[in-house]
Amino acid sequence: MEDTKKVENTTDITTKRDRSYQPQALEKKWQAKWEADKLYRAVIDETRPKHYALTMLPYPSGDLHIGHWYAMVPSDARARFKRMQGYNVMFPMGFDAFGLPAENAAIKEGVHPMKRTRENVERMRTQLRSMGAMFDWERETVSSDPDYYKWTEWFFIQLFKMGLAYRKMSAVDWCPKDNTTLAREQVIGEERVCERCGTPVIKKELEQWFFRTTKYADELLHFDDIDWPERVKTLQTNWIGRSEGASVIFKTETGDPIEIFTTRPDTLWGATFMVFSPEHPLVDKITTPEHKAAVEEYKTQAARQSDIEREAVDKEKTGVFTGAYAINPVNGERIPIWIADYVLMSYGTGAIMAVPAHDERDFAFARKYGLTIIPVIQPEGVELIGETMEAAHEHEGVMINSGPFNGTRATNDKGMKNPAIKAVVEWLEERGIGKRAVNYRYRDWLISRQRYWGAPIPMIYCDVHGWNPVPEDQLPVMLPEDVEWKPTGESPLKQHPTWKNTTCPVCGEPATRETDTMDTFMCSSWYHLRYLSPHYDKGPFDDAEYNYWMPVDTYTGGIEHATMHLLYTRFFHKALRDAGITEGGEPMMQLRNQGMVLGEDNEKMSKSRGNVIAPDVLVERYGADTVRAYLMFFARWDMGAPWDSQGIEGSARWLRRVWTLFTDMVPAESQTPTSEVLRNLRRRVHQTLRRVTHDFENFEFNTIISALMELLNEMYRAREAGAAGTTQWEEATEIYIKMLAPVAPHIAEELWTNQLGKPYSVHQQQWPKVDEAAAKEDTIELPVQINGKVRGRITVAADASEEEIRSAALASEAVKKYLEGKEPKKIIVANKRLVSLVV
RNA sequence: GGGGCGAUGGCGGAAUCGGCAGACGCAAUGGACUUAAAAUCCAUCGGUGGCAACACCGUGAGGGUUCGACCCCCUCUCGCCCCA
Repeated sequence: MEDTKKVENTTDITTKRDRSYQPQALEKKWQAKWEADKLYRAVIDETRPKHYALTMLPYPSGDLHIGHWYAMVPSDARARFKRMQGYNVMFPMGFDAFGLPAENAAIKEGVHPMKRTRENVERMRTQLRSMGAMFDWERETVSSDPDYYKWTEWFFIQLFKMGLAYRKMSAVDWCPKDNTTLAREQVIGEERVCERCGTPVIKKELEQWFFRTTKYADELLHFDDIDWPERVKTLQTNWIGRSEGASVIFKTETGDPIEIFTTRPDTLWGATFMVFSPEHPLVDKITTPEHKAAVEEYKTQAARQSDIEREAVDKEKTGVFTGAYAINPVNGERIPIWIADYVLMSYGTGAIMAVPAHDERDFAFARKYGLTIIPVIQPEGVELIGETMEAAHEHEGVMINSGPFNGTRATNDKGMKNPAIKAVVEWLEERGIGKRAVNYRYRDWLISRQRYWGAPIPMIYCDVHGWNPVPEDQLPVMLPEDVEWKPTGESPLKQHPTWKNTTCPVCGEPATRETDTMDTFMCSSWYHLRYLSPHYDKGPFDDAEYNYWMPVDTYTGGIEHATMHLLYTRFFHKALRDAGITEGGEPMMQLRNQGMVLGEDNEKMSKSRGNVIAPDVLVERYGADTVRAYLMFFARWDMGAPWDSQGIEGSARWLRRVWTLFTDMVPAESQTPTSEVLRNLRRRVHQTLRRVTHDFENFEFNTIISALMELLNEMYRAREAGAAGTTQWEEATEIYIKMLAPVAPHIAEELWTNQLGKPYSVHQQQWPKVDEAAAKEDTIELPVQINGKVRGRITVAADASEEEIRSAALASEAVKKYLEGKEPKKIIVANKRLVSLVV
């Protein structure tokens, strides 16, 4: 029997009659109370399982963008859900405060970057608070604070001590406008422009600090222990670009060794010429006098081009002959050495063996300059002839013209899985001509920036003792405030009259500080560790906090960081693990990426396009809860979508309807509900709870909101049918508010605490459990298909057997009509979903 | 050139395992309430035909597998993103 007894009202609903939903006032009220009560303070509690939810920290540009809200709000809602599930949740927030934009703004407006950053952080902190997120502000960190960058410097020293930081001269990408070097990934597009300002990038030779990220290349390719999107794993894998092959030593006729890397050692006998990068160190030495002028001219024009232009497969191949020859070590053939811009100094060894018969670019080059083409892999059923081939044959076949290997099968497999490659590599190794080798596209991480607004590199140069780290008890190396940060082409710290002067930590004699600062990706590689104990001064973090909270359980943020921040932070963690500072192989166990909110014109939001949506304005108009709900509802979170300023009305309407349902007086002469109504209400409540729980787990935020909207509609109908005041109604309202709490924390708190009169705070309640019996359907309706078209439907008990469903279907009107007395050829009862008949 | 993601009503999207396509919401249209507006409520809302019951078509295009395909396979088109 259903219990239809009305429960007593604990609140005087008549006084609430005229209260309309005024989100702005109640949101401010609850935010203040939560803060006063330290409701979101996350402290170690060994009695509860921990959950470290992390969302990427913003750069303090000075204005919180709708994109920030889009990234953070669902992350916050999920963190709140986890908390209600019984986890001890830490959800911290901070600012990635060093970097070019502050310095550029400072240059433009004459405001000190430190002052500007401080103001921006202040402003954004206020904006972030209006979101009503469960950030634990006591864990806030700002990467430009000395007690943060002290440890950034300290980490640099640890990496230096491990031999992972080193100096080298290299041609770096240089932005002439920002006067700084750029990492490879900060140079954008085919035009090769600066990520920050759009200025075309030029090359410049400088001695700089690098981190040996390549040492971890292989380990970074392993993702077995982490739940990261396939997309990110693929991006990182391609970025690292591991290829197996062989390193082979050719020699010039005069005896200089030339090391080359090839992924196709099985085609060595087809190497009919060599190509050097124009920057290859041997070029000047080997070029014969009669070719000098042409080579010099070619080098000059190549230097003007970008690597990307030079490497494009569809680009017209150019090159010049040096006049020199090399000896192919496998067959003693004398082959010409050319230089061409499609060979890059930055990949492999800067020299290649050219096998025109089996490489597309070599083929184009050979045809253009009339060089010999000798096929060495014969595909089945075709005879390749060098003079008449129309394209390079890059696939499987049988080795020919290859001395001892004629007849060996070459498959399409890469590396040592290919029997031809394996056989040749072993042969090379026996003869000492070459060896198995692995090459990576991945480069070491260039850390140095010739800028002011970054963490100083804590290194000292002494003429006698070279480079040594600043003693750890002297950290941090503080950024001087009185600096001319305006660009001069040199690092601003170098221009400072006294800052760089210090003494050598080894001999105490006068010495010079490193005046470059660190790439800001260094700061963001470890911020998740500083959140553990932002005020700790005996180390970068407190071990007790580390042991409890780490690793990060869920990490959310944009996919644009796939090959930058997300790879750097993995490298960093592995390096620190090897230094005994951290534990485990990975810092972040689960990663999820949100999509992008575009402007209403379907274009990327930007000030210049005038399509920027400001969250502050929306909050003022609709309240934070509505903005939160809409951001979760209006698109698939991982896809993103263009903004629709009319669509938010729907979310506003939903919350107003929630408010009305919970605050309206129940109609005086309401009817007594039937047990059917109450049974149905419970079923819908528990079905919705099951769905919402599932969707929170799986980051499917948009369907959470639609499920809650549907249940609200159902509750209105149930109330109409007299359900209000029953125990079932009581349960429904309680579960509804709990499900609402992570999405719209303010209205949920108000309704929970002040309307339902339940104990504060709703955010400390347990997530309800699904009553499976209540959620179960009594009867199910199945469509009946005849020859693939739905012709009718039958209603059967939910636990009906397949046989019962079959007879019910055969007895139905529709089936009788279509069968016209004949026997069906086939009857399929599909998993209690549908009946399909073939006649 | 390589890799990835995607394409469902006017729009955003839903469809959990191959099983009723279009949930939920926006916009639109008609109506109720109102001096009026806002808010709210009710109804209609993929296309074609039909008074209607209903029939046929319909998830970028073409083909395939299957009793059954938005979903799996093949070919293609377009769009976006990342990389070179």
